Amino acid sequence: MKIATYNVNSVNARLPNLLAWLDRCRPDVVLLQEIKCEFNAFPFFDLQLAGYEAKIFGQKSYNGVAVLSRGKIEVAAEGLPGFEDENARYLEVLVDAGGENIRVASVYLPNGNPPYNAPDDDSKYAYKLAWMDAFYAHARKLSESGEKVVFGGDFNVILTEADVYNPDLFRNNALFREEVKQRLKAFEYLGFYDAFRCLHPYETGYTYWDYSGSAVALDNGMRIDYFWLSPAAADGLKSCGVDKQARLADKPSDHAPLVMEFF
DNA sequence: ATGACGGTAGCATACCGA
Repeated sequence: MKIATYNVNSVNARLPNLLAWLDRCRPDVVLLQEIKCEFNAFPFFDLQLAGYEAKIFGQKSYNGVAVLSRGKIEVAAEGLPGFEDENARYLEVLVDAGGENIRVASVYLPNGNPPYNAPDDDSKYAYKLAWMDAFYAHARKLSESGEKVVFGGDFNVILTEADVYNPDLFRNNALFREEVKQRLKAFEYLGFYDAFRCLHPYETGYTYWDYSGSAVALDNGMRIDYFWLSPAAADGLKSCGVDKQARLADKPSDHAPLVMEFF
């Protein structure tokens, strides 16, 4: 089974790239983030022609998450259970993996940095920390079930110095602050495995490069998209890699897909 | 510290992003 996660930065702006990538990569399940549209503007028909059924938790202009599947799919949760959220950032589904249901969530954590015109406004950072606390609480419940759980998405967290091209530039950034890293580590210590790092302890694994300047050419990237696997799911992990080719296409997203195979 | 660059809403420019 092949699962991918892809922050597309608008599913409609990215539709030609997305369809070409699906045709090349042929994943069974795809987690999308930043679809930036509501239900009535989502390209269900084009994706159905490509072989995918879509479940979406949409939002106009910003955020929005979805899951595409070639097989059976059923929605388990729209939004983090028990957390009042004005934004569409979490969609949990059950998908059929060879006769067995696995729980899969498309996750889009808040960025947390202040607006440029209000650099001292910490409300977005506070929202990020609250979101991560709610995510932890929900993940803890799921971790107790012993089932196969896959969290994938844009976590907006640079976990270690090895996960960014120049750590010193990001010391005070909401993606690299201590409280944020500590929260993702706490989630990890519930027993979730970082699929890419399990298989590639020394590679950079960047999944995001800024649009501006020559970030891609200089490889000024960061690893902020992850697959996290419960022990039962990690047991079958076979491969995990970044599809950088998609980031090199015309009119790309600023993220590259992360692609994982497991038994 | 600032703004590259791209997307959305909506029609000029503000907001968001990492």
